[in-house]
Parts: sequence; structure tokens; C-alpha cells
Amino acid sequence: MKNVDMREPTFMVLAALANGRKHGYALIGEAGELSNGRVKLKVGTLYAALDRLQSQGLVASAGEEVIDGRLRRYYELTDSGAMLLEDEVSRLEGNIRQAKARLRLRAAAGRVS
Amino acid sequence: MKNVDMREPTFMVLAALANGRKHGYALIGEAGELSNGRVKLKVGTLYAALDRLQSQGLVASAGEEVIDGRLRRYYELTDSGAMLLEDEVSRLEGNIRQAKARLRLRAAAGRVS
DNA sequence: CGACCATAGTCAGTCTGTCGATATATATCG
DNA sequence: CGATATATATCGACAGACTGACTATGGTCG
Repeated sequence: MKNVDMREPTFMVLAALANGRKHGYALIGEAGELSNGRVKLKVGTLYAALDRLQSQGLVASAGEEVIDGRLRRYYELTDSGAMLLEDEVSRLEGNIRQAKARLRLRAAAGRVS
Repeated sequence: MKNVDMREPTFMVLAALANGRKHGYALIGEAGELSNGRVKLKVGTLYAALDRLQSQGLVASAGEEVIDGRLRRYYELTDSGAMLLEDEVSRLEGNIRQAKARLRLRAAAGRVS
């Protein structure tokens, strides 16, 4: 197992694609929803991430359509992308479990809020 | 709320300090435990993170001792460091909740796992 | 004695993601 | 018509984290 070290925007892209194919621009909105408006994906970040993830085989293109004269290029998560996302999720879960346990000890020991 | 964008080693340092002061070298071991041996902190990473976190007021030095003729320099989490770690934890929790929900849909919708 | 562990650091370099700016095209709203 | 929103995409620059290699000292083990 290699080091993943995924940043938030990248995580958002994968997560947004986890429930079905989407086109690039739509991901910007999805990332906003996923994070309660915290993360506003920038286009530069988005397409760079998409390229990178494709070259790593985590995301694949999934057809194009023309809607109202505007091109939409779709992307989907590959199986390997889904697996990576799952791994990342469990890794994070483990980390936060530990962090919370320790924070609880700290709160118990030192009171205050 | 600003963008934190913390990487794993940094997170580990904060989490390891959350339940009480520790000296630098001890953090290497702690990080290993915290992550089931996944993360092996490098000294360079460690002291760089410690410096950075101190300059951000998230970690403070907490005295020194000489044990068996060897110097130990202790560090502790500041209140503001603890708050940041809490924020980071909730942020991650939200992210993984969403990601898991979407991964579930994907599994339900389609093929294999 | 020499090797090795514990403990403290420093520093130059690398990597890589993210950002901001820029460009292009169409549809729509006022 | 011009602005704005949808949609695509590229590119250079920047910041920051991480790594690897190095130095140093005091124990301990063989």
C-alpha cells in the first residue's frame, strides 16, 4: 500500500463521482454540496485533478452529450478509483477515531472549553 | 473558516499531542501507533512540523527534562491547536459521511465490490 | 572499542497540488 | 448588444509539506 495523501479538492472529485457519472462543471456544484458550501472547486483545480486521476486510472471518461448546444463531457469513477476512495475513507476514519479519543482525554483532564 | 489543508504527518503530530505533552522523538512512536504502523514520521518532517505549528500558535513548548543524561524537550497542544484539531476532525467526518453515502449508492446501483 | 539506540536538531531540494488568469463557445436575460 | 451563466480547457507560478542526508551527544550492549 502506497502513500495516498489526498487533498480535499481531490477527495471531493472522487466522492462526487462515487454515485454516478457527472460532467466536469457539475462537479463544482457537487463539491459545494458535499461540503456544505465549504469547498468551492476552482476550474483549474478541477480539470487538473481530472487529468491526473484519469492518468492514474481512478477516473475514466464516460461519454459526451450536447445539451442545449453545449458540450458535456462525462466522467465516472473506475472500480479502482472506488476502491481507493474506500481505502482513503477507512484510513481517515481510523485517524479521526484516534484523534477524538485523545481529544476526549484532554477535555477530561483539563476541563475548560 | 479558512482552508486548513493538513497533511497526514501534521495531523498525526497534533493528534499525538492531544492527550498530553510529549517530547519530539516520542511523537515518532506515537504516530506509528495512531496509524497502526502506517505512518512512520521522519525526523525532518517532525521538527519542521513542530516549528511550523509553533509559529502558528497551535503547539507550544512545555519544558525540558534530562532523563538518563539525555535531553528531552516537551511540546504540548495549545487550546487553539486543540480547537483546530477538533475542526479538522469534524470537517473530515462530514466528508467521509458524504463519501460513504455515495459509495453505498454506487454499490447498490451496480456491480460487485 | 565500535555499533547502535535515544534524542535533539538543520537544511537544501523536490514534488505536486492548488490557484489565478486566460481563452473559447453557446444560450439566455435585460 | 453586452453581461452572465453554463461548459470546456490550459498554463505558469506559488506555497507548503515532505523527504533524505547530515551533524551531535550520551548512554548501552557485545
